[in-house]
Amino acid sequence: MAAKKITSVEVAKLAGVSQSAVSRVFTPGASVSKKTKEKVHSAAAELGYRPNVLARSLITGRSRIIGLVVAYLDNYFYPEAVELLSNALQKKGYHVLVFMASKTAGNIDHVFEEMLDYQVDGVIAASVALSSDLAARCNAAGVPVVLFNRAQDDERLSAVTSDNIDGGQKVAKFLIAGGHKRLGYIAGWEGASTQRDREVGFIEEMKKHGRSLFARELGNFNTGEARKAARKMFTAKEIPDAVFVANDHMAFIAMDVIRFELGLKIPEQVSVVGYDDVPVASWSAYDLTTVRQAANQMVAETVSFLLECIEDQKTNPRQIQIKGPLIVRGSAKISNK
Amino acid sequence: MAAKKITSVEVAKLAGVSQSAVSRVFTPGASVSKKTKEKVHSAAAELGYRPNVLARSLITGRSRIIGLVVAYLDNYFYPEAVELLSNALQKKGYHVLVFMASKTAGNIDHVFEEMLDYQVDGVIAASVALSSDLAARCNAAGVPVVLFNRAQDDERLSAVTSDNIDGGQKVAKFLIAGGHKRLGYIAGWEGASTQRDREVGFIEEMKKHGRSLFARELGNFNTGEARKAARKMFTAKEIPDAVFVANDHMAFIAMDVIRFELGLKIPEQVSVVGYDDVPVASWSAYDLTTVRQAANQMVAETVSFLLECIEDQKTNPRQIQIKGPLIVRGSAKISNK
DNA sequence: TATTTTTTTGCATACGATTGCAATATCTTC
DNA sequence: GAAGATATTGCAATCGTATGCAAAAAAATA
Repeated sequence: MAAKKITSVEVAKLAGVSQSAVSRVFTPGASVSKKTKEKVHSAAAELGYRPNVLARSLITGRSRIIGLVVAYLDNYFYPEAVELLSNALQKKGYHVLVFMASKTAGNIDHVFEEMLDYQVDGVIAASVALSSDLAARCNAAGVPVVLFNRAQDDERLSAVTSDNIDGGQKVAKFLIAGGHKRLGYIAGWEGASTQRDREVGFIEEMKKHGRSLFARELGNFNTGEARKAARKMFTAKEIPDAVFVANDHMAFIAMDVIRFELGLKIPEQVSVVGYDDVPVASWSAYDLTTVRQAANQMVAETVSFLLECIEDQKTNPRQIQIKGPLIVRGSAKISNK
Repeated sequence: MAAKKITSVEVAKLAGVSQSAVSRVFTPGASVSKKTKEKVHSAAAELGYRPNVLARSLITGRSRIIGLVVAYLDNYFYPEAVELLSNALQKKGYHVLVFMASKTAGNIDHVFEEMLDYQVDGVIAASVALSSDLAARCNAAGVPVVLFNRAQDDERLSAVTSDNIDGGQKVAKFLIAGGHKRLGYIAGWEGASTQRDREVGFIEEMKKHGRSLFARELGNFNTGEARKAARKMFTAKEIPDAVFVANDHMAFIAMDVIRFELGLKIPEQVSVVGYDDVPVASWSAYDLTTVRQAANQMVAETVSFLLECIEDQKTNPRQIQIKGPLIVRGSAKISNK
């Protein structure tokens, strides 16, 4: 039962060639004659041999493993992203080693240590903040890091995000055009660039139209707090006639509170707009107007940039922003007629 | 910039001991004196040394990597499971290498080859069917496999699932007690044990009460087909007054069709029951009555059993089933009053 | 203190591959 | 067919760590 491991040595013996020959057959672009290639291939097939990726990585210095740090998967934008990322990398011969950076699992530093222990070729950090010390450490180790759906002020950190300012502006423009008078905002976690930029865009655009925020609450990208925020905002003496919620996940919670707890009509009495366009947003029960984050495009950029960094260590950091359209659905009034 | 790698040799030199000593300091349970332990630790800290997991795995034969095969993440039961799995394994010093077995990414066999290339210590296959050939191959390689949320008829395959028959029975009992007369079922993909067992339990229990299925459609665990199935079932001459849908994801779709396309009232005209109890089920807009799959418990069992197999290769395969409660919410009538 | 027992330590090898180098084989070309 | 150019091949070192073994050091016993 204790299956004998098949190594290149066994294959070499069976094929009647040297071990190096075997290695070369499995190394793209190495110099081998057609004849030995055939001998080795058939010997390998007979024994069921496949090169040991780990042993290979020890000497090449490349593990073909990408570390993916994720804080949580309950915002449904992330599962989608993880699936796309994993697929895209798989297609390029890389694989994703998952590291959860949840509250329970210790701090980020520790998670990064572990990743480096595995000799990852690169890191994708989704919704996670990096201390500059940590960034330096990765840099020193020659491991490129790309932030996904989060940017930081540090110019030396690469990041792929949607154009959150643009998105916020689009929402403001849309709500104002729809004739809404009292615009509210339910904010995400204030430490997140996504939150900040969405709000900045929203407010800036309002200002251009001579408007200012009517109400603001903090939802922290978190179910419980979002619920409280919505309750507070919509049980006040005067309530907004439209609310922009910093992501879809919180927007769904807000809609539940508005409709089912408070009995208000959406969009007749309150328009709701979210951000992300996760699949649930298109489901009829919510039918949420929202800014689309083009996950596939964000992933494509992330992967191609990260691989570029891995190939060429001298690649300069880059901040990539991807514009997304406002997807208009039933949760928001279009005209004030 | 091309950061020099710190190896145990450097640390040994600085600490004034042999390389083996360094190794032993980082090997739990090895024989080292307090004194050298201290010297090595401080030298390691000074240089920022951490053992190379890959090099270690080459010699120990254990990579501390668990391969996770997932077909899709759009059923929100899986992201939850992935998060829990990853956290649980992380706590045990293992990490999850993700392999998507999507339609696009080639066939399962290929995915398994890749996993074995990475010398994974074990495999968790979520919602994926294994050919017996493949199972044999893993077995031969000494890599234990646990199916997650899928069982197969092969006794030699270990699997952790919820008790789907029991769940199906609970639903039937509940709907019948609620006074429903015409019970419909929207099935999942027929190749899946989850689908089959849920239906078996449902029908068996109905039979006990002298009932039989009023309508059945095939949703295939898939958004588009589920939508068609619901349309067909609820535009017939006579429609069911209750429908059990094989998972929550399809149940949401069905509810959307029933309420928003067809204008029927839930639960007054139609009761809907799902299976999984994903987070969205508790959201007011759906408020779905459903059978809970205790993801955390399923994960705990999966992890502890898999690790047991890894520690002791002689562990016998086991099929673990976990009962879950019916969570009663507003999508189904309780009494017929 | 001498002797035995137990702990620590370093040496050297192994894990399974890649790769530079020199040697050999094959192919051109005249 | 000989000489030169080119393509293949095997040898041996290497990647970073673990570990069996024998030697050295420390602890325990008499």
